[in-house]
Amino acid sequence: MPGRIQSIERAAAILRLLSGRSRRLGVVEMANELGLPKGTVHGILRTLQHVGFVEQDPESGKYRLGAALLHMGSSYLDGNELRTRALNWSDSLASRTHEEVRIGTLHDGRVLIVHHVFRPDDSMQTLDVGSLMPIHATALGKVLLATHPHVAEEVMKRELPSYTDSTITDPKLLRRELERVRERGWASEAGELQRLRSSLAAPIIDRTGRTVGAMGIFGGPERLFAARSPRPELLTHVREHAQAVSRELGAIPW
Amino acid sequence: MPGRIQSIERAAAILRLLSGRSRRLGVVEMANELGLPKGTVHGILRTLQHVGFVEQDPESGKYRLGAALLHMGSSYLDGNELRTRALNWSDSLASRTHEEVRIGTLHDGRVLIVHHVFRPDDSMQTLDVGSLMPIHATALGKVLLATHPHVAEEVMKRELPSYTDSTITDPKLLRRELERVRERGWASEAGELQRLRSSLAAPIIDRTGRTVGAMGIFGGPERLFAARSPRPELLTHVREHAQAVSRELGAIPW
DNA sequence: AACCTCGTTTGACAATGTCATACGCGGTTA
DNA sequence: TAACCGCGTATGACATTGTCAAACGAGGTT
Repeated sequence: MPGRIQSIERAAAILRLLSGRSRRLGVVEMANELGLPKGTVHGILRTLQHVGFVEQDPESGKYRLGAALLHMGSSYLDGNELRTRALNWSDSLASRTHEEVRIGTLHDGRVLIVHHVFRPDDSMQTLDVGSLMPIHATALGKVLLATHPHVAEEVMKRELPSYTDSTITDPKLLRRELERVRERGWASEAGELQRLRSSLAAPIIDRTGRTVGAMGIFGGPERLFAARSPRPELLTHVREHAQAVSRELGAIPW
Repeated sequence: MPGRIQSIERAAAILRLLSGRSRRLGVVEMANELGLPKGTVHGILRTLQHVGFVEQDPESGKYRLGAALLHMGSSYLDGNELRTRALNWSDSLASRTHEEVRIGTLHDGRVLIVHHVFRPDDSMQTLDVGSLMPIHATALGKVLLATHPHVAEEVMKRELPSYTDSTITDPKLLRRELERVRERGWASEAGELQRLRSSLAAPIIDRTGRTVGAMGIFGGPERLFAARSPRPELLTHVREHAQAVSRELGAIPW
């Protein structure tokens, strides 16, 4: 795959930087971080500002992401087939299980949430469509890792961050866990990301047989588990709903 | 303001194009639309794909927006002060009025929705954070236009699209309406976007005195209006909540 | 089997972005 | 008050870089 366009790659790097840090960043700050002359960074920022991808704080002169990105992000969602097909089924799953539902897809070694349904009759939750969840500490992530072994190996090359004392941080243990996920066709997690939260998930498969996402429920371990293993009726709901979405995507009914 | 970087502007134009059309687009299609050689467009797309801003459909070879944009969009929201400060107040407004709440800001001559709270106990609505609403057919938009006269003139240069037979399409009438909005400090709309929907909105002001957004409720005209004018208690709630957000943003309490 | 159309590659050319240097401003220090 | 940072911004010469016409090759259609 031959040459990429340098200035666009740099612009993307700047946007990624701004997206990572939540606070506003200055020109020199970014220039140092990226190892570029500040003049260059400034020129790129000027252009990005003109197209609405970044905004400049009039007082401090520092930069942050721009509103155009929000609209593009939502346009992405509109065109995302996985999410579109899953809309009805995720509502159904939420009301059947009385739990919060999320649909995630693999992005950059993490789980990108493309849809999120609140737990019924439980408002005051914050929607986290667009956020990235850790891949080795969520059931969604385990499903995705189990079906993408090369990504799994890539992820395990880096240190696996620990979130609670239940988080799987040993690659050997994780590999074994993923093996189990592959065998059973579903994944679970209890308190591995937050002590009092857990999740169950199953794969969503498209017409080519590839796992393009995962669908799962989130809730307190006392509700999702019984005697250390997932409650069978919840598991069935999750698996059947994920299958339903897969069927909508054209997967061969299995 | 001197030179912008051509390739980045072109990349942005491509993304905007993809964001506008919901279906996938091909290289030649975009090249024609933008008046560029297809080789050039392809090179930009290759780079955008590499950074995750576009994805290519493996079967058709056509392009669509990429997942990275979704995450950046949500990062924008995290850093958006207007939205952050408004979170609690919009929940409060929704439960007080029992109506759907939206917060919007000016973007590109339209209203960009940065926050959206469903009508309490009424699920199955689709969240439209990130979507763009027409500016002259919503109360949110009227508030923003009334406080940004130059934008109003810009918008009125183009034909004002009609959505129902109540939509204000005559610039003269719209100017008079905006005058009223300025005087009263709030805006209303009944059936101007959809026949059986209406909205009330008030401005959100920051520490510099600029109107940085608008907050409003949406609901059936029979609930929001009585005898052709907005129900006073709803109006009061909207105005007071918008003021509360303004105060959080550091506006001088008035 | 000839012929589209589309996505992709190529390579020479010069337009274009790069980057060191300089500028001007605000804040801080001596 | 004046010297001095540090910042965001402007400038301009240079050669790196992106551009674009033309050609390629794979699908599909005629």
